[in-house]
Amino acid sequence: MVVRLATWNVNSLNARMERVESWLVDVAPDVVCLQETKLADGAFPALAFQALGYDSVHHGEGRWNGVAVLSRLGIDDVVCGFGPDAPDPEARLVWATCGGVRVASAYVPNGRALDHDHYRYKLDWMARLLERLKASESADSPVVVAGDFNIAPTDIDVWDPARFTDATHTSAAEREALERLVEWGMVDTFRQQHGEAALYSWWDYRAGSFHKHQGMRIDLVLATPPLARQVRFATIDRNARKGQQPSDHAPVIIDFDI
DNA sequence: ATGGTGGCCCGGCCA
Repeated sequence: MVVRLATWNVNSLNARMERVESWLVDVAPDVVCLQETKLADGAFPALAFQALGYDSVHHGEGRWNGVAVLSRLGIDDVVCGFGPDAPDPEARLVWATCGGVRVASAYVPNGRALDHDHYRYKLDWMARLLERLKASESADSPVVVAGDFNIAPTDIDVWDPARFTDATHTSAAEREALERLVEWGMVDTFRQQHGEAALYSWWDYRAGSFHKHQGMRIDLVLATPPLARQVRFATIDRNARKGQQPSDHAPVIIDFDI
């Protein structure tokens, strides 16, 4: 059975709902991780997703952040954030088991600037994600952490690395934090399928960046080896970045033969 | 060029 999993930072689900609904029909994913819904839980359109065949769980706070998992393979064992004993002041992580796969939708803090408190929060947040994986998951089991990592794993993932030296998204400490997830067992499934290709998932709204191919690959689907071995197809859906009122991120789509 | 665009929601923050 092929399981199609996607992650998409929608930059406000209210602003994007029409596009998300038509995208769900076109792409027919089985599991979707959403980030930046910018909704309170009570405003999350669970019934509209149910009408399209998706169970869902949302972890939001209102104006900022907000993450969700949609699934037509069931949703079990929901955990918000790093768990009840380790609260996060912001709604950036939600876990659910979907058809036997442990799935997390993650919205890693942006960092803002290397000398900003938010950058320290970002590094701490990545360390907490690793601790949660170590404490609660096994790399021998099917686990996916998918979302907007706000980290470009290598210079290949940046349109102009020279412009992003000593910057957030590319700094050594951020990349090392990501590398620690890889050392634990996580595989960057898109990169596994695409070698050295310069393909991006986010483009700034400004300056025509999308049309000039000036972007970064910061939206990742990390999977443990039992799943990563089963990847059959991986793409970034650039069509979803085109046209009227797009998000500044495109969905990343991975097909697993499970 | 220290901007630019777009989301929150209406002044300023955030990405």
